[in-house]
Amino acid sequence: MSKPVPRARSRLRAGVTIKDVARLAGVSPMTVSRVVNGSEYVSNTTRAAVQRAVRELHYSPNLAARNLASERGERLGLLYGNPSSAYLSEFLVGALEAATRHGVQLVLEKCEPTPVASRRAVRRLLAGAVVGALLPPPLCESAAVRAELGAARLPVVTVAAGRPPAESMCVRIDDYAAALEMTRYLLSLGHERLAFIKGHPNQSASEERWLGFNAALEEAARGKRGGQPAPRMEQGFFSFRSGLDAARKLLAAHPAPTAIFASNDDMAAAVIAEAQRRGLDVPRDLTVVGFDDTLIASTIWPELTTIQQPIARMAAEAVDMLVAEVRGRAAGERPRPDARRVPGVLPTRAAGSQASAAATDAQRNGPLHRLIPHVLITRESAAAPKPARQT
Amino acid sequence: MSKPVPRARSRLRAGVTIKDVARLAGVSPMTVSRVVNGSEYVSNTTRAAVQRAVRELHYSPNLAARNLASERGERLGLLYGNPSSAYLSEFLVGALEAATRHGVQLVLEKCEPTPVASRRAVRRLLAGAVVGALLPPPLCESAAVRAELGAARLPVVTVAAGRPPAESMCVRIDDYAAALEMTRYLLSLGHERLAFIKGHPNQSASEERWLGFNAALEEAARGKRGGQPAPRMEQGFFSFRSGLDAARKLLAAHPAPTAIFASNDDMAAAVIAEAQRRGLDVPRDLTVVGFDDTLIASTIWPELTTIQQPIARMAAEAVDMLVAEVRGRAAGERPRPDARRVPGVLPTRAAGSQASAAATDAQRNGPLHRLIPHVLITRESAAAPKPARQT
DNA sequence: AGTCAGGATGGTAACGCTACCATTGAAACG
DNA sequence: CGTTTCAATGGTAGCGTTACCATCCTGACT
Repeated sequence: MSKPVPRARSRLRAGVTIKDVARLAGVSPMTVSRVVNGSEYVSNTTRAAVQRAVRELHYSPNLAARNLASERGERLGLLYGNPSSAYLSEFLVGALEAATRHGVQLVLEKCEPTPVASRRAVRRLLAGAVVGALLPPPLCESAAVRAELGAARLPVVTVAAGRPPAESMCVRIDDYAAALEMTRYLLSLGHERLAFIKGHPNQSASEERWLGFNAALEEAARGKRGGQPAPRMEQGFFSFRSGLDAARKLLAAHPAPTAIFASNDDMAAAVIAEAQRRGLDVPRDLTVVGFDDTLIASTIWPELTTIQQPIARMAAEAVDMLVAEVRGRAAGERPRPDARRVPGVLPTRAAGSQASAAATDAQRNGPLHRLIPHVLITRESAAAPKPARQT
Repeated sequence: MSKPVPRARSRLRAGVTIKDVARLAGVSPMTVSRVVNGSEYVSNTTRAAVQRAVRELHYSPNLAARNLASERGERLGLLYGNPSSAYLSEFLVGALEAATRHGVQLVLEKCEPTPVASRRAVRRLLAGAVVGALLPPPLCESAAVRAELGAARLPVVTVAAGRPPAESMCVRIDDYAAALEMTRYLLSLGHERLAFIKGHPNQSASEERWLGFNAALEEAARGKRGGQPAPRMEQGFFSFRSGLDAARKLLAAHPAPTAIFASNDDMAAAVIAEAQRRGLDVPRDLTVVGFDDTLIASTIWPELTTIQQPIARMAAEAVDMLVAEVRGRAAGERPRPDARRVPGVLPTRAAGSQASAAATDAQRNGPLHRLIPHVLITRESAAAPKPARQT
């Protein structure tokens, strides 16, 4: 029980710290911290001196120390199911960018959409001390996963669900509007026999796309007073194989459709493969359009016109929302203020680069047309700094 | 210059800390730390008590604090170029798993293989305080990128280069051996007119695969004393489009080949597409095999036999190596001891699951055969704890 | 019995940074 | 000219953990 004798310490010092910078710049560490973190209460001369010292010493702040002191560095979980790998990679790129920007860690967890698997996955996430979760498709539709996350009281951001649950945070494009526009485009090309391949029935985005497609047809029928024949439709499951089956049925019909709208690119690719096997020339004999979660498909099958989702951006946006929510909760904001939807528009690309990209593609691949659908962001209303009673 | 008066502090406390656990378990925080970190110097009874307390309080260690105290939490850079997205997503999954395991952050940086772009990318990484870099294909072949990283003295792990530079750390499969085995397999099916589509000439793996292909043919020719005709070869560039061009030329020949070995899956997919357009049935009329950086291709074109790289595992292994190197350097080991290659074998899947997976595939898709190539791990020899003069 | 090895545990001091005041000086105000 | 205001800066105390000893035992070995 006697006290140990204090000894001289000798932990090795490695990098340059904020103190070194402070000494060189002739200011206190606090001031350096303020400069580095962009506080406004620093005079211009001081700021310049500090910045010079930072450059000279190649100082860069220690992430761990910063996180510890400022109580950041949370972990976010990303539950992924079995999406197309192109989707996942883009998603990861965007999510990681945002995570790095916020100084947050990303923990991946694979999860099948069964109750048992989702319970295990959520448990693993909790064991990994994550404080929030991202839910890209197809998991965002899984009731089991959502229930499990809800029970753990983890805040969740849903990405790319066709019809996100009410009172939830989510980032998505407007599947309905996008399909509507795409179909209008097909009609504008003069097609009269359109066919549609539906997506997986468990994903609400499938239905939205189907509704958008139909809406465009009805619109056209109203204009032309009733000439348009009813469209053919086949059920698909977002897989190449299911697209192949659907394409076989559709192309065997008499008369065959002149344009096929597949609910995603994998199935669109299958349609092209089947068409070519039957000796049809795409796009001369048959126009095929897809709905894209990916970029790769448009590279591989050059003739494919497809709706593009800015997946990386959506993922980054989702991380931003989740971080804001988590930190808001930590700061004592009301756990779940009356959530409401705030639809917004995210500019996906500058119009210029968009145009030039399209031009390049068109020149390489013939007729190509890209639709840039709106992105809807649903987020909780920002809570007031102090929960005033009124409002 | 007078001293500020010390005041009572009141930072809010959020989570449960190691002290809470220590109090509940009736031990010191140090002992809890030892239990949590798996130290051996803890009695079983104490360990059990601590573990019970951990569970009871749902304690999980604060990453930032741990990193700060143990001087971990480094950032690793991942420079990615323009690989197939399927490749990237698998790579990211593996790399993130390992990064999480080591408590390390992963920073992504996109980089074109030009000198200007690579300089900028490396500079951004350095600004982000990364202490090491991962180099997946195709960037691992870029002299500009390597030079830039070398100049910054960043340790680098190369992944999946066909012929990694000497004295470097790298994780790769044996492209030569894999191509050799695959070609042997084609020959064993009785094929006599084989064709090959080369990969991008800038990637050394392309040449390795081509050499392996040829080696198998020579082997067969020796056995049969000279009957085998010279194989047809077309240059490709790993893209679907280049595979299409190559396939057109190969299939127009008389007599046409009965088997085509494409250097990657994208090109193999193109071969299948072209074959179908010509009315050939795959695999009845033509056997197509690929060499795979991806998993998706084998899902999409069911008939495709392909060599599978365990990309996620390779990425995780690369992160492990990089972390070991970085920490070794920090611990004062000699910066670059005589690096040497240590070829090793990484079991890709349990033999059982492999067999059953193959069986399932075969049953679904007809003839299918997967080759599991060896994975070579090149790593620096572990330096002695203290740099003794001799050896 | 005395000594010694080493297993088991605890105390203390960082790790590098930022939150939270305190303090200063100068401008703005009455 | 005294007072107030507020921009600018600094001091101190942690944030939660682990490294580095020191210390206490227990049992083995002289």
